[in-house]
Amino acid sequence: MTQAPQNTSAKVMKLNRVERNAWTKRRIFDAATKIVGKYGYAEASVARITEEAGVAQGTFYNHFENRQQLLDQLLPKIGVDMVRFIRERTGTAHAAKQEIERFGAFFDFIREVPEFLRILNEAEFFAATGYQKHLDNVSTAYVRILRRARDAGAIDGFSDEEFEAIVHMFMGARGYLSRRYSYTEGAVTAVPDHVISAYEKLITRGLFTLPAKGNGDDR
Amino acid sequence: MTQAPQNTSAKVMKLNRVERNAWTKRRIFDAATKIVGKYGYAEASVARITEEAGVAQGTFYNHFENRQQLLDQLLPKIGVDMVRFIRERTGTAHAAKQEIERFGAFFDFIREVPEFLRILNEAEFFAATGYQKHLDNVSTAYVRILRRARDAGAIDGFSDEEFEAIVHMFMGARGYLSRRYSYTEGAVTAVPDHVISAYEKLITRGLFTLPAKGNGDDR
Amino acid sequence: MTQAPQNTSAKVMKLNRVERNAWTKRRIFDAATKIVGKYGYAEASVARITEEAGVAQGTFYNHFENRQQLLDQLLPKIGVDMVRFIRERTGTAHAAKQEIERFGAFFDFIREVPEFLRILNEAEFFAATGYQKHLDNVSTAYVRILRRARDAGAIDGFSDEEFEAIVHMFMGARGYLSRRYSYTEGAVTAVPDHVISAYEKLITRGLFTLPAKGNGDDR
Amino acid sequence: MTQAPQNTSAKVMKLNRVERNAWTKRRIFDAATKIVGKYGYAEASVARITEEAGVAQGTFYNHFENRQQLLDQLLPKIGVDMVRFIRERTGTAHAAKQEIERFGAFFDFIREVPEFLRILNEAEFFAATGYQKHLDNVSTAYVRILRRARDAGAIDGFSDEEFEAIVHMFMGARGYLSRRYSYTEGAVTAVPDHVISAYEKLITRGLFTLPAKGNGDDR
DNA sequence: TATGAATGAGGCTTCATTCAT
DNA sequence: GATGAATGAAGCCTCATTCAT
Repeated sequence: MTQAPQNTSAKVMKLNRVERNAWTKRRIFDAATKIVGKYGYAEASVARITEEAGVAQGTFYNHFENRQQLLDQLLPKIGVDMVRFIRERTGTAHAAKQEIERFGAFFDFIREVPEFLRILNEAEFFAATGYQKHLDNVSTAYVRILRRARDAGAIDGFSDEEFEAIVHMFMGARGYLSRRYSYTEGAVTAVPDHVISAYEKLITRGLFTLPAKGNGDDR
Repeated sequence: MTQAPQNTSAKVMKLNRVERNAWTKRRIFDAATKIVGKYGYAEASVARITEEAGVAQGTFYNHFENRQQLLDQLLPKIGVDMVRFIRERTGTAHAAKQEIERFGAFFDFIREVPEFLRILNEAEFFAATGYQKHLDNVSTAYVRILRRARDAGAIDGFSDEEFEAIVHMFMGARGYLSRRYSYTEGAVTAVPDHVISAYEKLITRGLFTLPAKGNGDDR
Repeated sequence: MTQAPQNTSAKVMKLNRVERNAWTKRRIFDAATKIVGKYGYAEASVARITEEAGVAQGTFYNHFENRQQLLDQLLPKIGVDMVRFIRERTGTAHAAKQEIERFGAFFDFIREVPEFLRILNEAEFFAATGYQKHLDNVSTAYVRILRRARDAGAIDGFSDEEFEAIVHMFMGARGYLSRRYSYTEGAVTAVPDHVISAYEKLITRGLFTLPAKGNGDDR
Repeated sequence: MTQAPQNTSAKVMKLNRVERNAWTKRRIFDAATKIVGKYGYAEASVARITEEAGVAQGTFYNHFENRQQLLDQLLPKIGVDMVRFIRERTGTAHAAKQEIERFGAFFDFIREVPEFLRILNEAEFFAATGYQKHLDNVSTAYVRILRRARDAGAIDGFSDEEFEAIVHMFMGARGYLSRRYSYTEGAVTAVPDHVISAYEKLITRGLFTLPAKGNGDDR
């Protein structure tokens, strides 16, 4: 999990040159995470990031090729944390139940790493490369999960292509829900229960009750 | 529907002062729509917009307080067009079928007004005010639709609060799907059939087949 | 001839918009001439130029695409002045005498426009485009002059290609001589007479006295 | 002649401390020669030079006071090579012939050491001190040669001061000619014959044929 | 002596906004 | 109301030089 740097200086910690170097890079990276999470990519100027990191602007370029290159690393790095976080919280119960667990874990992760939300959502426009990378990561893994569920008989009647579409619906849903429900007065909060229950109902029995017998009305 | 300005100058059209004024404002607005749709908010500088509109930079500030104020109007305005477009294409069939029609109509609208996609997706970060306004518009209307479907017996077992959550899932799904499937080599294209079918299945019967009888496995 | 701007403000001069615009551009151009002449291209930052011109840095970009574009215009512009200056000082005497006049006029011009020397000499490296343009201008005109002298019988035994080489020798000679003899304690001064006389002898009778009869020693 | 460093490391060569030190300095120096010759002084950053030399940036400052100090040594050092090179190729024939030999040898040297051209030509502006030093070296030696030719009766009617002027003309001529004729598609090439012949004619019989008898045409 | 990260001044350019005409 | 030049803050990045290890 991405951690804030300990409030201890490199000197006090008696690091050697290599460690010192890594430590500085990490500080810049963490500062960027913080700034982007708080103000968004657009406001994450090199000046602001380095100030937050407590280093000179020039130092930035000793560790990253340019501003964009750093920004592009932000999402994939945290994204990996997210995937791991969610996996750790997914049990071995029935597939539908697991999906609910994943859904809930996503919102838990957001509370754990509040920066994630903004870093994820803005990435499409400000860090396209990193965004694509993240999306591929997640959707591939997600489709695999669904496929296994189908193999196990927990899902029926969906093709692989449809899985991909479903996965995008799920990801999109999470994004919108988190923006709508995870913020309360500036703080990141838990999602209300009715969001969870709505999701659960949707994925287990759908939204609509169809008429008793399919009449000729349907396509 | 947002229209491109006619290729006729105000002088030729013999407009009076008030009309002339409105006409200029409209040209700037349409130019902004075009520019943002094509290059995104970040690239939509006042210089670029006014150039596209064929007026001087200073003129911009005779019609809009500042750049942001114009950008904030973009999405709500075009969003109203979208809602109307979709309503016009929704029949009187069974509620589930109507939802599929709405879903399809959304992607049709995107092809009709290609600028919409980018204006919508980026708005959250570049035109937060307008984005919120649009979201409220759409979700209110959407919830009302679902409520009516429930009243008509086409939906069962969802509370009003859950409807709101569902609506956000739907909106988010559309956003992600459009970004994933509506672009092909720069052009805006129709969404593949399997996306439609996946959505249809999801909302009518859910994703997962539950075990025959709920055993003690559940928490 | 490039002139320093009058010490009168645009306001006092009651210029209209177009004149005002041209006046500002001119002020920037003249400031650049002055700065480059005094400190060289490398030190001619936009900040320095605009400060000298008394305008804001941003104003620079209302009149020139970028720094380089302005620098590239410097030499050709002054170069034209130089050619005119020299032509005006060339009489109708014998061709050899005219060449001496041109030679002298070159050094006179340098005193008239002290910035020229540095602008010319550094241009090759800092304003390659402008330099090439200037060189072509001058060498074409110069070759034409020599050709006419040959047609008039004042030169004999040189081919067109050789003329081009000769012209480059002459231009190079002037450059080196000016750097060596035109500066005295920071000020630009007249070239000593012996420079003129040496040049005159060189071009009229060559440097070396050949042995009475060409013996077999020659290739 | 400036040589590329042997591809053998100091360790392999088992050098002692002093030798090792000199060896490192030499590597930096040679790297600078190469970089400046290829990219020019302006692009010859300390970072680039040390990278080429295979040492750390800090090492640079153990051997040279600062960047400029190194740059200032470049031309004088290589200039000495040039003088030696030319002297070795100058025979004992008639003075005029010797001068042609020197002229040709200059262009031969440029092909032998392609870096020289750029180092020489840019030095005036980027390494003024070194340039002045080089100029003094060369012109002093050159004037001495001419004086001897005069003593030997091969030159007549030129004063010492005029010699100095002549020498500057010759140096300038070479500079311009080399820039004009020594480059062909990026590579350094031989100068065309007509350049040599034009020079030969100029210095042996001058450019202009004077009217049979000096008539009253002169002012 | 060698290293290479850290520094911070300074360079170029963009752009929203103002204001005199 | 329309114009468009002027403004100046702010952004990204480079680079010579220093210094602790």
